[in-house]
Amino acid sequence: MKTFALVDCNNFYASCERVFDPSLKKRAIVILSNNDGCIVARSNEAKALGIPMGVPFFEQVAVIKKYNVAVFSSNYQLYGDMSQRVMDSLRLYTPDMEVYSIDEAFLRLDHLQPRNLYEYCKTIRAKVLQWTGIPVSIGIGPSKVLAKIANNIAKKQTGVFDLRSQQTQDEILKTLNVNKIWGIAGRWSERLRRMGIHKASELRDASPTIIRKHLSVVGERILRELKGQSCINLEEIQPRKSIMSSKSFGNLLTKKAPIEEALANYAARACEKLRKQNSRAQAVHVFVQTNGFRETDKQYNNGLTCTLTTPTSDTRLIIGAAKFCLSKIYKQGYRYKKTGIMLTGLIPASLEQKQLFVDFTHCPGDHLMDVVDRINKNHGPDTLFFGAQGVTREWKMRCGSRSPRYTTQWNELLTVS
DNA sequence: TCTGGGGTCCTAGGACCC
DNA sequence: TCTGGGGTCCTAGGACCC
Repeated sequence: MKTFALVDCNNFYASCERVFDPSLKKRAIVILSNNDGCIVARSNEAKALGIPMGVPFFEQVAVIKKYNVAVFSSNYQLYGDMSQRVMDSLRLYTPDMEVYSIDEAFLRLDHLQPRNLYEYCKTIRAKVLQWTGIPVSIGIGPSKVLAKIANNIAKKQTGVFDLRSQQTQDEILKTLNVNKIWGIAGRWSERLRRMGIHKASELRDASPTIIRKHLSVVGERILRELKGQSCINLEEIQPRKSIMSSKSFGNLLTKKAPIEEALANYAARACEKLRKQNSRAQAVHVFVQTNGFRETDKQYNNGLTCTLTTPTSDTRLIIGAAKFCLSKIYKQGYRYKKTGIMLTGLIPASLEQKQLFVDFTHCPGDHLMDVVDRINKNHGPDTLFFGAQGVTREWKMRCGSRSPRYTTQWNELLTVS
């Protein structure tokens, strides 16, 4: 039998903030999305106050003020670096690991004696806390879906929960609603409800053929995983198939120039990610959007894909292509909320197909980009940037209450007095 | 006034091939 | 009157995840 453990950081972003500011220990904390728009993470205390996930920040201002909730803009440099530390710690305990998201990892622990497993996970938990300051919960199961369910129970109990025995599975799945299962959300649970399936155990015991007919092969896999038949394996780290960068503006924009400037910044960011995974893009997709929430505003959403003559990861070429796309879709007379770029048709740099009639021998692009990346890595983002990215950047998103980037910026290190 | 930003996979249908 | 049987590739849309 396979053994999966899902390690999930508790209230990850809130926990990151607490590592560097112990005065937040017992306090309710919320973390906001980009542009300080929505609430995307909450400490347990904030959850207990009834502050929901994913709702607009402004709707919660009253309760936040009333209970003196600590509010943070998102600080992805900090969270990304802390995530790296947690993952590095976990990797010491098993060679078979899949980093599933910024705050979760699946481990394969088949090599351990089954009866030692629980204690082993307790140790992992204690060590991650000691080394990084981040509390985690660990769920154990014979499949990923069951490990996920075990993890949810671990969170509410003592931090580690073992869901390998048939008897425990029977008990737990009988009371678990289908919409709590990993991979089943609103639409599908509604569809299942109409089929008379409400509980996880009912889905597990349903006919695979019928489930496949209604929820495709994806649904059938979940059913089998609930039975303990593992069919979703650990995945190797794959290069991304598409890379996106987009953000809302701090204020609505009407003129083309600032939109173009913002777009150049997102393009530069996307290219950085592209080079980091050593890929080239064959196509560039650019889109613009007005604010759909403002019902009285004239709405306009459009996008355009253009194919590149040669696959590239050269920021200068991608910015050029992005500007071209924007020039085709930008229309005067609208108040724009957001623009973005998506790089698609990604291929490994080693497979790049050059053009027959273009001489590439004196093309300094790769070396130049390499220098830019290294300088920005060592001296901080935007130490070197492209003219098209602008200097004042008045379109920049709101980010009023970001904590210091304690672990990645020399001038923002924690001060101890 | 204020409403996030990334990703993945699957299926159906159309266009095309021989 | 009567009009085949396989394929592939691409795209859009829908579902899900964090």
